[in-house]
Amino acid sequence: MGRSPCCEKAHTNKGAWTKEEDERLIAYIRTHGEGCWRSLPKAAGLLRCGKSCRLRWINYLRPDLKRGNFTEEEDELIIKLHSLLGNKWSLIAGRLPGRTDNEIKNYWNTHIRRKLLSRGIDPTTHRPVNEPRTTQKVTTISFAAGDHKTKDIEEDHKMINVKAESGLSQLEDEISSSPFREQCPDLNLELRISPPSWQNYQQSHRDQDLRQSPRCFACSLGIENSKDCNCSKNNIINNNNNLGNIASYNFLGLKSNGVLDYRTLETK
DNA sequence: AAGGAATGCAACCGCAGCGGA
DNA sequence: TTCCGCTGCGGTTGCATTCCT
Repeated sequence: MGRSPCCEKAHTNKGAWTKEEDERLIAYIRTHGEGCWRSLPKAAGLLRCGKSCRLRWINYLRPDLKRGNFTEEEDELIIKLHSLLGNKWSLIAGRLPGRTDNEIKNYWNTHIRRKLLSRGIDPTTHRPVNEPRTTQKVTTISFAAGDHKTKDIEEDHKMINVKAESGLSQLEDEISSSPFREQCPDLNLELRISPPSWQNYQQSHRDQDLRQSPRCFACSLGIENSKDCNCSKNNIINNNNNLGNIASYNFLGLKSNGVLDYRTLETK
C-alpha cells in the first residue's frame, strides 16, 4: 500500500513563486482564511500543491511576519531555546513573534552555528568543542522534584524522569557510570528542560530571605520581562507551606504537572 | 572583468502524528 | 482497532547573490 501523492505532480508548478501566484494566494486566504490546504490550490486557481501553498503563506506571505535581520537579543534567545529544545524549530519559532521555523532554521545553520563555533561552543551539544561527547539526546523532560529518578529508570527504560536542576551533571555522571547505562546505550540525556526543584532551591537559598520572590525559569534563562516571566505576576512559591504548587510549574507559558514531553509544547 | 567559491534563503521532499471514518 | 487522508515538521536541495582571486 503506497502513499498517495500529495498532489498531481504533472499539473503543478514548482520553484519560485511569481507575483501573480502570491497575489492569488493572498486574496484567497483573505477571503476564506487558512486551512484546507489540499483543496486550496484548485479553489484559488493555482497550479501548485497544497503543501507548497501552505509553505509560501507561512514562510513568506503572512502579514504578521517580521522581515529583516535578527537582533542580538533574538540571537541569544534562539541559542538558549535551542540548547533546551534542540532542532525543534517550530517550538523555537513559537517563542519569536514574527519569525518562522524555516527562517530560524536557516538562520541557525548559516549564522548562529558559526557564531557558536567561533566562541568554541559545539552548536549541537552547546558544550565546549574540546569536551568529549558522552551523551545523546533525551526526549522526556521532568519538572518533578521527587526522588524517584533511579526508580523510574529501573521501572521504565523508555521513560527517564530526570531529577531536575543544577545537580544534573552529577546525575548524568551517575547514570553514565551506572549498570543501567550499559544496558541502555541509547539512553539519551542531551535535551533537558528542568527548572529548579523546591528542595534545591531551598538549599541554595538557605541563608536568603525566602520571603523574596525566586527568579522564575524564564528569568534564569535571561528572558526577563517576557510573557513567560512568572516573577512578578505568579509567584510559584508563596511560603514554606505552599510546596505543593511547585508541582505545577508554568514553563514557557506551559503549565506542567511534573513531566513535560516537549511534543506537548504548544506553538503560539 | 571574469569566473569560481562561498553564502543565504526559498522551496521541496519525505516522514510522523493526529483525527475521522 | 485499523485504515486513510491531511497537516505540520525537520532535513535537504537548488538557485540567486555576493565575495574573492
